[in-house]
Amino acid sequence: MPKLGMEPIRRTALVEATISEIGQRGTLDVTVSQIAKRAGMSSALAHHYFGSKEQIFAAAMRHVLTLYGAQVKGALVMSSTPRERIEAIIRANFAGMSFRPEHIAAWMNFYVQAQKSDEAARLLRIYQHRLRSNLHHAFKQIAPRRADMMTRGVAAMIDGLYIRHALSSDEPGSEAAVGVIMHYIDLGLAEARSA
Amino acid sequence: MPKLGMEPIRRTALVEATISEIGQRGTLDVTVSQIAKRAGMSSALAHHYFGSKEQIFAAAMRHVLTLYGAQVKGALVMSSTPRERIEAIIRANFAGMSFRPEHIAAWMNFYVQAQKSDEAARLLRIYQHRLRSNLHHAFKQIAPRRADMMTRGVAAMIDGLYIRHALSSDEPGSEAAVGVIMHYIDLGLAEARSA
Amino acid sequence: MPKLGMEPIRRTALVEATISEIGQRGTLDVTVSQIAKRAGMSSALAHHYFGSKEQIFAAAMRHVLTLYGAQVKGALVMSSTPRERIEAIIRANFAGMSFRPEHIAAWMNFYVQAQKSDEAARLLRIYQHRLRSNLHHAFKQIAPRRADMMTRGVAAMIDGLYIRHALSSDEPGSEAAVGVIMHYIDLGLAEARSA
Amino acid sequence: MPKLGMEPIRRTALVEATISEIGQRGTLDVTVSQIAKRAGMSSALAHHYFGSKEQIFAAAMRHVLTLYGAQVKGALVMSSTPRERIEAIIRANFAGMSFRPEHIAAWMNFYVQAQKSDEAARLLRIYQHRLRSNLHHAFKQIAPRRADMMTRGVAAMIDGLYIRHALSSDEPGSEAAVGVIMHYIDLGLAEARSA
DNA sequence: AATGAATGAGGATTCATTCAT
DNA sequence: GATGAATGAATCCTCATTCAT
Repeated sequence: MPKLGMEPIRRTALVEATISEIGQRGTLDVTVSQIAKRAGMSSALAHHYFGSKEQIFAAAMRHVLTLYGAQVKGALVMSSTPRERIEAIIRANFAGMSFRPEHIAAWMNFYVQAQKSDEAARLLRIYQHRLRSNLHHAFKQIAPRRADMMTRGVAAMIDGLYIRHALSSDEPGSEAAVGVIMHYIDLGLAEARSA
Repeated sequence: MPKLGMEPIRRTALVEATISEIGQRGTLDVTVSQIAKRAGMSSALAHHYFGSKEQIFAAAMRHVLTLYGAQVKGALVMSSTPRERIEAIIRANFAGMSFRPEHIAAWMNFYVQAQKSDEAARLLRIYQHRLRSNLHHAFKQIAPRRADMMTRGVAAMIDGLYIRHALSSDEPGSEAAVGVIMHYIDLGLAEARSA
Repeated sequence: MPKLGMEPIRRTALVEATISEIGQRGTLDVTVSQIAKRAGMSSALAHHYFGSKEQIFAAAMRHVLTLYGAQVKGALVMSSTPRERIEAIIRANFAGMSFRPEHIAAWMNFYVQAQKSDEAARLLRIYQHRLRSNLHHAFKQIAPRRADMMTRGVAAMIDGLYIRHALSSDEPGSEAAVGVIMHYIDLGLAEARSA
Repeated sequence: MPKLGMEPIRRTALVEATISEIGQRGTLDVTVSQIAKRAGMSSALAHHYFGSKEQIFAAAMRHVLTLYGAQVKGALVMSSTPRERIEAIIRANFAGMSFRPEHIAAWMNFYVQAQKSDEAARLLRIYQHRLRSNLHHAFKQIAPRRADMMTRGVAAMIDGLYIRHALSSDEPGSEAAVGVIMHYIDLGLAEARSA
């Protein structure tokens, strides 16, 4: 009997290598060979397991989104009030794995790839929909008249700060980002209460 | 008899072709030949004038930023109060050339390229600095204690909304984007007044 | 307890899979994996039994020739006069397995392979020699002066009609092919009698 | 001004190199690099002019068919009676360029390729139709009742002898091939006269 | 006996870039 | 000033083949 069960190991290794490689180089202009080498195998094997470069990328993107989703889900468990839920969502975006430079870079590149690849666009839409849906649900409860607007504003702010972080090293860190957004949210909530 | 003064004409044509091509294809994966063809010349000539593909891209990026800067400047001329100035800056981002699909796509791709190219990163920093500086100056006058925070928040929101627009066709248009941001700003200004 | 006597079973399966695969795809551009898959085993096993792709092909070719030879032999049993023997040989070419599309395609490809592979060339020469020898022997008895010429002509006609059949679906079938050749033969025999 | 007019030269060189290379190697398994090298240029240039390997092959096939057609046409000019026309067609198949080993090998491979490539199949059909049509027209005049049968028989014999020639060096040459076919034809004509 | 795992050696194709005219 | 011509260096992908189990 041959060596067995390598497939999941190899696939995982390739996915992680893809993210690292994109993160380190700062481009989607990464070759299958580079990825495979980093994952400790030949490029032929990478093709054997994924079929094509595009599918390797898709898997990597799915992986990033899965991690992100898990992080959000985890954060939501701990929160009870709507405001806490909103904060949890925001913190999930700026904490842990998702905020590591490699992930940010990979993320940004996926953003761009979404302009070409249908699969990438689909995955991105899922992420956006989930984010908006979560935020909107919470805002509906505590700032009903501005729920749409605040949802849009917060989502945009998250993306904007996330991206800024990728570009300038002098950008304030995670805490500051959360602070800016929470300030905005609290202004919105105050308005709702006073209305 | 050699044609005189072809250089600026050719350079301009190439720069505009670059933006159009990136916009239409939705990638930086654009070949020099494609650009040159769209600009009505041979790829050899493109190299003759710019030396390398990277320099063509840099010039295109400079062009986009110049247009953007002009638009902001123009908008500022008409505004007198700090709030008007802030609104002018925001509207400049979501109006005219800068908000045309091609420019958005080109812009996003430049964003990504900034992770590799020093020149691109430099140009992007200039844009960001100018934007922040303008905003900050205005906020300092009408919401001094929150100036930093509001600047960061507004800048992020602009970028976030801008990018979202590039990805989903169902994203609300220019007016809605301005509305979301202005709502945020007015919340901030109200807070400043009440403090 | 190892399975005993698997070797002949596997070899046969591979040989038949080879013919089917070539026939279906219409090329010798068939991979070992495709063949092995169709034969219900791994490509590694195929190599284990045959050593190399070329040897798989050679075995397949031998198989086709063996079948063909058997068919001719069978047909000859029933014939007594020289003319009957000639007709039997011809009918054997256009009947049964040998005239099934897969076999025709495989055959044609072997023909081509004979230009590269010594083994293939050798096998093809055997086929040709046997065919000619059979025909010549019969013609010698009933059209002695034209035996060489008729042998050559009939052999060529067989090959030509066989190949034509592979290429155009509107080509008349087996019966018509035999009819054309027999007409030629009868003309030749008539000439011999009248001389 | 650049060097001009290389395109036709390069295209011709590539087409001829393709035929030679296929002829020499005896396969369609010829790489673009091999062809390009033989034609004295880089493989990149070959792609520049033809776009793809398949198009190089198609051009080569067209070339072979064109030469063949020219040869037939030339031969027909000299012939007045139907029998002369038939002989001219046959001789054209076994004379000159068309009967050179390289051309035969290339031809055979195209035959096989016709099983996959639509373009190849189309070209081959054209050849076959032309050949049959020419023969049939002539037979109609001098052996009307057997025109169909003789056309089929002669066409098959031509192909068969042609191919045989490619495979065995001891195969009799051009003259003998023509002799075999003409014998068949004369038998048919005699039958027609006596009927 | 049998196979999943693994890879080296290509092969088609693309492209930025250079050059001769 | 301008361009067709030309290529070297990649890049993705395939496949026969080998190996460890």
